[in-house]
Amino acid sequence: MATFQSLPGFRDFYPDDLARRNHIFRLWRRTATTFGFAEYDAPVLEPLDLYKAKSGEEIEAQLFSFTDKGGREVALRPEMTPTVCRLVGAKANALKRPIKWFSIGEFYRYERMQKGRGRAFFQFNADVFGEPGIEAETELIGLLVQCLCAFGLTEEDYFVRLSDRNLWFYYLGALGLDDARIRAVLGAVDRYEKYGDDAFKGYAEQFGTIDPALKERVLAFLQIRSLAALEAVVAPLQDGRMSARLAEWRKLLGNLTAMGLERFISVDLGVVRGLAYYTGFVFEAFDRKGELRAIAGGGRYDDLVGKLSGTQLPAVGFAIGDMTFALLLEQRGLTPPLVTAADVFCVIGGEGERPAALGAIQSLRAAGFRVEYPFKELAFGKQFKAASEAGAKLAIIFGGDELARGVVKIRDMSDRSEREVAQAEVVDAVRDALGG
RNA sequence: GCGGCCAUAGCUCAGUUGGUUAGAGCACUUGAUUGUGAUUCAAGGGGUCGCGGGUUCGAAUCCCGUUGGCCGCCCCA
Repeated sequence: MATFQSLPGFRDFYPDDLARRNHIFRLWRRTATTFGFAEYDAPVLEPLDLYKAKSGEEIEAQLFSFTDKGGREVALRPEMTPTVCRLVGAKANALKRPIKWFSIGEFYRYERMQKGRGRAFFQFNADVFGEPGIEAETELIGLLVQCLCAFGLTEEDYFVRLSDRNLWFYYLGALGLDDARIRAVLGAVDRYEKYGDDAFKGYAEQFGTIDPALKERVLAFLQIRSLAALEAVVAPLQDGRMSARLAEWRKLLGNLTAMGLERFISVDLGVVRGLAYYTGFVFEAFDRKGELRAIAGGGRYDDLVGKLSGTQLPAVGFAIGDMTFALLLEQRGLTPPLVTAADVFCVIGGEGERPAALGAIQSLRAAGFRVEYPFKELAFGKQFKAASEAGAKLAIIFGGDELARGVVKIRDMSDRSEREVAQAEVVDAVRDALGG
């Protein structure tokens, strides 16, 4: 007999696991709703070209892709952004602005597993479409922070690094670099934290060893960690585009400060978020201890909706992955205790009393109470123990003596007090006792 | 795709230089208890020792392969 197990990188969710996952989703969903974001969903399977169009041919190696029975090249979605761009682009003219949407879904990437990374994982995605100004960034960074704080995480636990790809382009352009060189330098910036000077190897292979003076200025720029430091570097250049950009920075940081979020935000030009389609501000959330991979990441992508749907629409978005996030909660002891307590446990004297109990159980459940009872005949002692283990607040005793008088006993499990109630009034009595 | 470490009950693990029927704790089921929740005690179920092959009189133990897991590299939308 062959035995089966889940595919590598895929997880089973037993009830305890699913309870934890649902708790996370519940708080994300509630938080997004309070920010006025509307939830959407879309197919898990998409045309392969949707991802090739966004990320190039190489992406296919990272996808669960195949040819379906109709000969279509398809792929399980590795991320939500192309899909949501398709949705929004198709109805852009009919949607009220700003468009604020979120989703929680499962994604699939054909990759090697690692801590905080599997082949199937969930992401919370939130995007704002149709808003070219920093109001969109304000809204999303505010949402990101609240999506983490809702679980009890504080500025001691994580922070959000805020950077700006536009500023990098303007700065490197002002230093005389062409577009290809700028991208190579940004690649080095992205890797600098991990590899130090070796990060510039890629640049050297393409364009020769980087000019030491240029490298100095790049390193100085990527080490900027405050608005004041940024202003000190940018102001002397007297570059119109950079000055305008700096004004945007002041507005955005002003907004975030007004929201009381400055303690979570760290100006950090060392973040550029890979190659990608980002066109302005980018941000990533990390644990303060620096032990985990990024918890969340996002930024502005003003060209992507147009590229994928033909309708130009500015956009900002971010995603939180469930795996690293769950690790962080666990590390900080913020995994919630599982609360699966019953409201009522019915103690049944014997098979003769069972019909009366079943009738009451059905009525109580119909009234919305969570009711448990033993399937098989059990001694009273066992039943009270079971009631206690079920976390029941009340026990209702269907005993022969009581039923003969048309009553049942309701026992408060916390103080062990008991009182008798007419059988016909059980639902009202429970509602009264539980305040429901 | 590459490298390192690991794999014994549902979970955490023990298992002698290779030696007879593979163990413990926790968890689970049942009983002590025929109308009241604790503690305790007793019993029970559950393993082809990840899988396949090899060496050997004999393998959980040694060797090879394979699958899966953890960690790192590449990548990270």
